[in-house]
Amino acid sequence: MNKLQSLPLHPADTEPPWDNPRFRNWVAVARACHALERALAVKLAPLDLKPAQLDVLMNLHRHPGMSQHDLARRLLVGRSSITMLLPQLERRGLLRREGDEKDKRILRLTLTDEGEVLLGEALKVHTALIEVAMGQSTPEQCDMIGEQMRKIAEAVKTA
Amino acid sequence: MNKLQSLPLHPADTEPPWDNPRFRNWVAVARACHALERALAVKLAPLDLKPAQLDVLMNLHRHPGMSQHDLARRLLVGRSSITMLLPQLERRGLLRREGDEKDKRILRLTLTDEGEVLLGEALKVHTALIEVAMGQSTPEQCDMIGEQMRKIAEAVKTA
DNA sequence: ACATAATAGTTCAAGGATGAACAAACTGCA
DNA sequence: TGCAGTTTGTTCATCCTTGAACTATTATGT
Repeated sequence: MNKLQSLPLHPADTEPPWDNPRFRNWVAVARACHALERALAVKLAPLDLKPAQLDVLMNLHRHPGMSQHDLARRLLVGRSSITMLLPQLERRGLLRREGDEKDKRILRLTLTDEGEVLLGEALKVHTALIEVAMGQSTPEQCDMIGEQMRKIAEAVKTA
Repeated sequence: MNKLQSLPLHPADTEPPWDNPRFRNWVAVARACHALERALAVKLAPLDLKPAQLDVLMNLHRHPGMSQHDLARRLLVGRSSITMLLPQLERRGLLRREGDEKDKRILRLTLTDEGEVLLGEALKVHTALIEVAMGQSTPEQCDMIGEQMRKIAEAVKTA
């Protein structure tokens, strides 16, 4: 076996990555994500909600009183994206923006009751899709996937 | 143990999904994907390439002679996205569009030599990032993740 | 052959995402 | 206090993405 010839120290530098298991498997992750995101957009359309807006509602439900800056960091988007995103939801009466008492720069965000209701409807759709997806795996596999993905998010953030 | 009380037939219908392992773990998948995509965009900028364009080059390398319609289906985007995406790459001399002999509607796509070279550079960047990400897992975990994700992409496509 | 349907690709207008530049507000230190 | 530096949020110009409507070409059914 002349494996050593074809396995230099850093194969990725010169060899095509198609046979690299890590590469192939990550591509599968990306494709699955993309597919589910598209499907979610379709199923969310009747509620007049987009995936990005649902992310906002979800985060505000779990962390009421967040600032826009904190929200942007959690969603991995720029601050200006939040600025463009929120007025639509505020006009629909789904959330409130209230100035912080101590720091007048900060706007504290909270869901209204209507926001909570709509979030509940949207979560039914989202959860149903996720059940279809993660239902393909055993509970053990599912937990392992989540665990690895949390590590990946950390590792990539600093890379 | 009163598990049965808290596990109705369809918990997702009424209960908040935050404690649902499938939900939590999928959210982790989505976050990891988003994080890696953002990081890839940054690292690809010096090559004047965006992730979507890299996807095009990758698919044309592996499936030369594809039609635009086939490419759109593989990338999970609309046909018009392809129409808007290709002229930039064609002007940069990275790919060719040649009409099919038998079916004059179809444009067959192939990478030029320059396209192959740029793809090679971009793949180094992409592979390095993926190594950081999937290097968090053992080879067995990595393969399992890929396997599950391929199932998910199939399941969601038909859902 | 002819009409009808289906398919490949393009155009276009609308909306989303992004980062640089900016104003307002806070912090800290002299 | 006063003044530089930081942080928060907004504005704006730009680019990307998308679906509907359109043209050209091919397939189908009679």
